[in-house]
Amino acid sequence: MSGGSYHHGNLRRAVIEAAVEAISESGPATWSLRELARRAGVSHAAPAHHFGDRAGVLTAVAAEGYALFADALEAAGGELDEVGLAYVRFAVDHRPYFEVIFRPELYRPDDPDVRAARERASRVLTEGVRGVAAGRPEAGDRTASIAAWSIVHGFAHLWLSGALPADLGDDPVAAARPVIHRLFGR
Amino acid sequence: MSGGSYHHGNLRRAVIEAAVEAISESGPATWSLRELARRAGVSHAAPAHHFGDRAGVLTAVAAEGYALFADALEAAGGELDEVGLAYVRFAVDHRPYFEVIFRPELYRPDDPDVRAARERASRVLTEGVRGVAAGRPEAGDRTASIAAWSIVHGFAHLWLSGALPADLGDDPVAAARPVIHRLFGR
DNA sequence: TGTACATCAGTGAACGCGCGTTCACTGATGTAC
DNA sequence: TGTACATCAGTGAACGCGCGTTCACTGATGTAC
Repeated sequence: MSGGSYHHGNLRRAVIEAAVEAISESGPATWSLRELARRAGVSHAAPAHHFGDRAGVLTAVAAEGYALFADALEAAGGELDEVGLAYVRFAVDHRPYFEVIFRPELYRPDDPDVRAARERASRVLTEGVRGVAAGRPEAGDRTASIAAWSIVHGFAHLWLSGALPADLGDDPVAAARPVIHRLFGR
Repeated sequence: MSGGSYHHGNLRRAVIEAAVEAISESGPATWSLRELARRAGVSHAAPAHHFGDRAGVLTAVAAEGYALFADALEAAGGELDEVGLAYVRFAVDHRPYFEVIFRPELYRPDDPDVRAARERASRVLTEGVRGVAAGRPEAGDRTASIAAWSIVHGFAHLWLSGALPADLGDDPVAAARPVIHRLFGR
């Protein structure tokens, strides 16, 4: 996140925002650096100057996305249900970021900013589960953690892909609540 | 699936196989029709002749993928655990098909072949859940069905994206078993 | 405070390349007689 | 059975276009004195 203000506006920001916009319209794989330049209103060579290539742009998007994701999960308060619902809400409300994050072949997952934010996000998930699993000593933390992560991730991904039945309504967070409860009791 | 044998080999098949190969190497979005032609050893205009555009190729891949998916789920025998494990196994063993299937924006989801195979696959899932939910009348079929689908889908997707901890081992089906059991009791 | 100079973010013309598309063609297959 | 013709899957040259990359440049900012 080493952005800054440059001699002709904040070009780095403008390109990232153009990328998020393009991703939300047609996914993380269908645009070119030149198209981002056009969207951001800068010269076509500028994105390459800052980011090198598409993977460079997507690495910046992933780092920002993971940070926003970790913020959203932390803000949910630690209660497992709420963390799970925040997970679903983030996927739906910040779809372009969510889509990029889970396609590490598109960016550089070893980037330090990406790495730090990813670890922060997964810490929240693991700790949320620990609280619930404490009341059910028979099941390991590990299994409970992966089950919880799987169910919210699967729900979010199925929702985004349009695979779930239409009569679930149009509020994914409300629809996710009983599904999550089904996993850990009430 | 209206394929056939043409006057110079089975070009339609060859292009689909080239597409699956390309997708398994670098995802469903990074190749061109000309690249498929090169892989299949046919003239560069041939894929367009048969499929029109990339979405046409991906529609054929999705139709074939859904059919294979439905076959795999049906072959699991109807027992929920086994259907769930077959779901995970399919995702891992037929990754290119699985990846395409759940990105309907890449193909034409209204295609009759796609539609038929998709409905067949989701019928197996729903019926698998009905058997288990019968013993737990307090929870609706609907919620149980979506919970089961979510947990196996989430596990499979997280596994494929490399997000799960490395020390789960290298057998996704074995790793999925306790996670699925966690949802519906032993 | 004012002048000179170095730095470097951002520009824009030019390049070679792979793309999808068009279109006249080729040649194997199937049918008519 | 043999000849003539229609069909159409597949070819390959040619096209215009958008792409990433290169490179000499411009001009604002920051520092030296």
